[in-house]
Amino acid sequence: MQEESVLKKEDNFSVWYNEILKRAKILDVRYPVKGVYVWYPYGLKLRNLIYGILRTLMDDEHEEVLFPLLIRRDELLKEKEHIKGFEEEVFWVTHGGTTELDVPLALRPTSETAMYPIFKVWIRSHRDLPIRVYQIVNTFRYETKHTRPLIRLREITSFKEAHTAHASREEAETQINKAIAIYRNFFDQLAVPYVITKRPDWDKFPGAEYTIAFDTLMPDGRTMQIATLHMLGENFAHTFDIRYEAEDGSSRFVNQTCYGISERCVAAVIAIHGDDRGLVLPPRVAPIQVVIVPIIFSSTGDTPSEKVKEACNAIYNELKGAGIRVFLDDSPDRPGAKYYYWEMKGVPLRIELGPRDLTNVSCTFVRRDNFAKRQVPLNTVVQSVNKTLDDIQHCLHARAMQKLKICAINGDTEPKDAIREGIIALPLCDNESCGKKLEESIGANVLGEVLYAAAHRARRNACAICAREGEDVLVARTY
RNA sequence: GGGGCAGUAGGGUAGCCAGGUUAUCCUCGUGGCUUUGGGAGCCAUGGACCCCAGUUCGAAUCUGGGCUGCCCCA
Repeated sequence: MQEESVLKKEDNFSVWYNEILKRAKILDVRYPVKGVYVWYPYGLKLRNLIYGILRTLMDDEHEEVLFPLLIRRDELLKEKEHIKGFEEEVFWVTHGGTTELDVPLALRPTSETAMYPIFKVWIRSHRDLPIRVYQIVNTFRYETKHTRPLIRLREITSFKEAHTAHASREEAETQINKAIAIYRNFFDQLAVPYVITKRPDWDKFPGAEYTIAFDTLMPDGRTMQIATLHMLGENFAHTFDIRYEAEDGSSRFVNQTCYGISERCVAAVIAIHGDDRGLVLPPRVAPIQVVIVPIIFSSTGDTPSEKVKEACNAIYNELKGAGIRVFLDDSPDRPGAKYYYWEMKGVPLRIELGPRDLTNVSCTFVRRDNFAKRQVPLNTVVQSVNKTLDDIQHCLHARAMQKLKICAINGDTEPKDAIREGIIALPLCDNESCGKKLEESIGANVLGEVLYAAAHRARRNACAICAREGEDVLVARTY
């Protein structure tokens, strides 16, 4: 039914990652265009469950919109800082059939320049504010570096981008904080640990006043950016002339924010929880939360096979009725083959039921996270499943949190060594040249000043480069 | 950004250096019979040399280009 060998995640994470995407049928990488991939049904179900959580969180205070994929060249080029950051990465549509277009059209690398000209017409008075919208769309970037499924793509298929406009700067700041809370809630539900930092000035979003980012730690010791939030201030409002009439009749520019999450969140779930046997999915997002494997003997004298099937069907219907995503695997394969298969797929809980269980009026639970086995009476299956799934969700989160450690550098540790293990913290002043020097000397990137990092308290101390006063920043090798 | 390696059935591979009959093995698909508490067995059967040029009597194999993928380092 499947390949024989286990995969060593620790030995070579890159190879493990590619193999898992293939074997667990998340993404098909055989599409013959560089940097774009095909979602398999199972992968898409996982994606949709993850984005369902995000959608629910966003819908509280945002409204969903849908803007076009194509952006006029002149509008894309309007914001000078913005386009400088993207111009080498834009895909252009230059022809309609054989006719060259008068105005070339860009495939959106992100949607500021698609949305903001329309914001200008939508917003007239303070009563039109705030605007809080989001969309989940594909975006295109001509990546020249090594592309990677879900992580570095030429077509990002699942970019959730939110854009807000406010009457005051304070309100925009408040919105950033609300968005941080939403994202924290989101990643907590995925059991994905993270640090939050304010990116250094030289690494902020092009056109933004400042950028705040979420990073998670991948198994190879590198960090991956999984969410960003940008304070745009009035920068884009000036470029696109987005003004409103205030209560006192004056005309003022809006203050804007935008923040986004891509399918890297799916990559994080896969990379962080998976093991040598395959995916390990948090119950909250597992397309199949429980798989039932009947153990059938056709030759047993008493032929209890019908009874086994009946019992399995009964459990199946009960669980389904309770809203649990359950699958009954009554295929003709042998039980062992099914175990390996569903473990690869990351199903959090397996229920085995055979003649031996039937005589005890029970079934056997096997957890995907720790392989613990136990007998459960048939009349308590639903509540036991709910309780076990909750427990698995929490255990996965706790286990992942433990792996995200931050090494606070003091006199005893050499940054160059510590950086190989993961994230380090050390004091740095806010001088750009110091930051660049530090990055070069240890071969890593400054993530930024610490806004949140579990179990780490930011210190004030002498800058690691120039010895002027500085504050802890997080540093890591990045994706 | 720099360097290396690779592309042969759905997946993984041998063959390539040294060109030559029907392209190896495992897995897989299909039909059948017997099976089922950790990857079942037997029988029958199906399926491949990335693309474009070049060299040659003859190319999976040699040469050039393209496309795609992977690994390592910065």
